Formats: sequence, structure tokens, C-alpha cells
Amino acid sequence: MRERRDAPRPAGAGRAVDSRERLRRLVSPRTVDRDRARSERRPYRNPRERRDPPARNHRGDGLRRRDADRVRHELHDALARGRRPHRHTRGRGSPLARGSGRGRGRGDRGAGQPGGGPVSAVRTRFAPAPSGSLHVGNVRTGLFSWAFARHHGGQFILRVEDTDASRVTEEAVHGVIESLRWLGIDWDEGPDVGGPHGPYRQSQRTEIYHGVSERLVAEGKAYRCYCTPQELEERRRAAMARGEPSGYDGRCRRLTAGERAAFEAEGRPFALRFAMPAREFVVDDLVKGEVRYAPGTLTDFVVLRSDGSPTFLLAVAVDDLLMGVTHVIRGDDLLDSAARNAAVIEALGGTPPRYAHVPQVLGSDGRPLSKRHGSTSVESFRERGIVPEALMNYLALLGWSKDAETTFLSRDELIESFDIARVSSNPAAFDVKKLEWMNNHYIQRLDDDDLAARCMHFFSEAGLLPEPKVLRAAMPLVKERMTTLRESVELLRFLFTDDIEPNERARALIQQAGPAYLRSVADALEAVEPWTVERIQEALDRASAASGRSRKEGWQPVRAATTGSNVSPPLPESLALLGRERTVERLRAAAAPS
RNA sequence: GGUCCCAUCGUCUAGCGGCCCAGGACACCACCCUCUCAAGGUGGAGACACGGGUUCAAAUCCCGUUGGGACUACCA
Repeated sequence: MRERRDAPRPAGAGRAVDSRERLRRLVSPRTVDRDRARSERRPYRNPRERRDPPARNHRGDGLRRRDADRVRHELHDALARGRRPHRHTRGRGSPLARGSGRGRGRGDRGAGQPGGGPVSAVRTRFAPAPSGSLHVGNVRTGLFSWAFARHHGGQFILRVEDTDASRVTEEAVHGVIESLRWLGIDWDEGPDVGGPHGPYRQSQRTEIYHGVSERLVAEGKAYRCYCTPQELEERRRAAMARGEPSGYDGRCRRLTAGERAAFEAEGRPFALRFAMPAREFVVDDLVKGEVRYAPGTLTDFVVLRSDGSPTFLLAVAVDDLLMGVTHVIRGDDLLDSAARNAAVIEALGGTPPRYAHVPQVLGSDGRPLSKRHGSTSVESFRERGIVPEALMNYLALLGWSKDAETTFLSRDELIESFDIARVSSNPAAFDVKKLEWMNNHYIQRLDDDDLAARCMHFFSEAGLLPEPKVLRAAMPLVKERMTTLRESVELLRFLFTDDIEPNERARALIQQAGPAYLRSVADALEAVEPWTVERIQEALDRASAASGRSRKEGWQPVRAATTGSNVSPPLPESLALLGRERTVERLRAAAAPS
């Protein structure tokens, strides 16, 4: 099973290279020439600018020669790939979508496509911003994206959405990678493994964004906006007060040549804005269905800031296009930006990916999960002793279901049965209790060696150094008693340290039983031979009976004296592991006046 | 304010017009098992937000209301 899953990987990498080869054959020399000629013209750029390139502040739409070449290359590549429209069967949704044919598989070839070529594989990506740690809401979305790609035998890309390349995020990037790997998610292309469409970090792609911006401006699809933040804010307020839409009013789009010249002469800083076509936009979302925006409701947005840095709206569109992403699966907080992303991609001559906006994960208070919900990062669950199998299973069922019954799914079963059309359209609240219940379920089914190995970390963290053999032998006693791996430490601490300060309830039990009884039990146990669970149990029962106590009355004080607690794993089993010597010692110590 | 999304037990969900006086799971309650704590078993309580339509028939389709959420940034 696993081998089969991994198999497509080398093939996938090969396919990407093939696409470049294909491109070379597909693009006729004439086309290339025409393209070059166009870029040579650069109608938007005035000669003065060209003469002194390293000008003051930035050059929003400016770009060095080789960047432009490279971007053109990338774009061709992407367009060659994107030209074939990909489709995906909609399981539910608008009747319109349904009417156009049912059992069509994904990735069918577009009819009448010049060149034909192999069916384009599914490619999805997960693009977390490495600000702080990866919280479970985000990974849930990433998990869906991953499961979708794997289900369709496609590729999964990890892309880091970092605005700037500081060293701080270097650690965060590492953390994201660690968390995903721990969970069991793998990717075919990413910052750590590379790939044919890199770099996979936004901060390292700025020249690409600049190249694209240049092209957008050259084709009149983006323009310089000289509005200051204050002006923008004022007009926004005014529009709102008038009950009008509060987006950008398009002022700089309508600037006369004279006004523009004046701003330029003034040396006003400017941002680059994308000119949204004045038409209706429709996003045929895989989980939300058809979402329509009337003409004019989606306003022009900034694509390059006045300091030359790209905005998210530009970067995602460009990256998805260049990386050949076929399906964008992300949080529905980004639903409204899908039309904008698609518009940019279309402006670049590409085919937008299919979008699937999955609902946000909520905290227990019903608000979207965020940092202020406390420890919700993957890392924090790991540290609490949640096993990755449980977290993945739980997350998979948060907003998605296989059917009415299925509760437990392995990684492979998830891949096997994941269907984006069955993703729920309403938000789901994260329920820690259920996660813990599921965690216990998985822990119970782990084999003892594995479980012991996983628990070891928590013991050493607590300053305890269990003998591996003893720890392993203790696993059957605790596996159904812990909801997290971490709890194994408290449950078994008495085995690995002699420093067992009895808790309050234990002290009371010892007190109540009295030293005479404890001594009698010590005597009885001292004579037990061999030191086995059965013999120990018999001895305990005999001592209880001899003093006229029920099993419960007789055993609890022994538990208290030997484990320091009124709660412990089964007593005879625990004592068997503790050893005769330490058992007797502890009983006598408890019996001695303190 | 405008645009968009969402609405079944406390929570996660099944449900795509009759199979539903709504099924499963977590949590909760009771009982059983029992050396404590768990685990396990059995049973119980618990929901279609509201109002209009459409239809022989609506949790399911349409409209509205209400309530959540997102966007409306030179955040992502």
C-alpha cells in the first residue's frame, strides 16, 4: 500500500521536466519572437527612467533584464501546463454544475486541446505563514489539501508564505516542517526538498513578482496608485457614511496624463494596483458552490506596495500559476480573495485553479481558532502526549466525514476515502475531549515496545530514567489508563523513584489502616515465593482476610503505602514490577512512626 | 455601512423531497463489571434557529428574519 503511494513520486518529478521539454516543442519560434518584441517595446516605461535604473526609493514596476527573461520563461511554462482546463466532479452544489455531466473524473483532457498531451495531474499546495507556530486549524486545512492530492495520485507542495526573510522565521519554517512531518504529512516539493518550480519561499521570489508586475503594467492591467494612506482612509470613511461600498474608488485609475505627470514630477511614492475588470466574477467553489460577485463589488487592490514588496494577493496568484497548482484548498476566510486571485491569473493568461474553501476551525468558545485560544499548535499537542495518528484522525473528521458511521481512519484509509465534496460547509469547533478520547483509543492499540519508546521522552523530561525493560513491562498496566502519553509518568512514577511522598488521600488510608496491618502485609509479602502476580494477589487477600477486611479495605492502604497514591495501576501487577524488596521496604516505612 | 459565507443534540456529524415523531460518535447521567482509577458493556436524556412559501409530502428546495463568521488594508 505504502509503496504504491510513494511510487508516483519520481514519475511526478519526471513529468515536470517533461513539461518543459514539451514547452520547447510547443512554443513556435514565431510566438517567442513576438513575445520578445513586445517586451522590448515596454510602452509604459518612459526613457528617463530607463537611463537611471537604480533610482531613489524603489521601482515598483521596474525590473532588471534577466529577471524579465526568467519570468517570461516561467510564465510560458506555467501557461503551457495551465492551458488544459482541469475539472473536478462536483458531488453536490448547484444544479447548473450538475447538469453538465456526472461521472467525469478529474483531470480529463480538455476537448480539442492543441497538442493533446498527458492528462494533467492534480497538484495542491499548503501555504502556511510561518508566523509563530502552526495551529491545528491551519493543519486541518493542510491535511485536506494533502489528502486530496494523495487520493488523486497527484502532488502536494509545501510553500512558505513568508513576507520577509528574517532569521526569526527561519526557525518558524523549520517548526512548520517538523510539525507536518510528525503528523505524517509528506510533500513532493517544498523549501526543504526543492522541486522544479522553486524557490518555495515567498521571500525568495520577489524578482518573479516584480517581473509579473512589470508585465501587468505593460499590458495596462495594473497601474500606479499615488493615493496616500490618509487619503484612502478618508474616502473610505466617506463612502461608508454614504452607504456605498468601501473598497478602493479607482481614482488613480482614471488619472489624466497631466495629473499623472504632476505626481511623477512631485516624486510621489506609489503602489501598484491591479485593475479589476468591470464584470461579474463567479467562483465555482468545490465546497461552497457557485459564488458570484456583481460587477464593481470587487475593487482594485494593491499588488505591489510602495516599498516594492508584493502583497499576498499577487504572490499567491503568481505562485499558484507558476507552480502548476490545480486545486487550491484553503480556509474560507480567503473565499473573497479567490475571485481576485483568479482575476490576476487570468490577466496573466493562465487558467485559474479550482478552489475549495473549507470552513474555519473554531475554538471551544465558537470563535475562529487563533493564538489567543492558548495551546492549539501541533507542537503543543505533541508535547502533551497526543499521538500523531490520533491527531490526524481527529482532524480529518473535523469538517469532513467518510459516511455516517466511520470514526477511525488510518492514514492510508484517509487517503483512500477522502472526498472534497464531502467537506462540510459549516465551521467546526475543536473538541479537546474528543481528541483525548481518540488518543486513548490509539494508545491502547499501540504495541508495548512502541508505546514504551514514545513514553520514554516524557519520563526523561520529568527527570526520571526508567529501565527500558521495566517500562515496557508496565505498558499493559497503563495503556488504557492514559489519555495522553504524558500521563504515563504520573501513573508509573512510583516504579522509577523511591521518592514517593504520599498524597493526602494516601496518607489518610495509611493512617486508617494502622501500622500493625501494614506490617502484617509486609510480613506476608516477604514470604511470597515466587514473586508473581498470582502469588502476590493471594498473599494480599490472605492478609486482608486475616484482619477481617474486604479486598478493597485491605488493598487500598497497601496501594497508598507502596505507590504513594490512592490511585494506581492494578495492585498485584504493580507490586510484581516494583519488586519484593522495595514493596516490603515501603510498607515498613509507612508503618514506622514518622 | 456594503459584499460574501454559514445555520441538525452542549460538541463533531449522517441526512441531498417520502426510508426521519431524525442515525452515529464525544461529552453527560444511570446501571453492570471491578482492588483504586481507567477501559469495557448496557440503557437514558439531548437537535432540524425562526417565519413564510413551493409540493400530495420538506431537516432536505425558494424567499425573508435572526444569529454567527469572513472580507471591505500598501495584513495574510
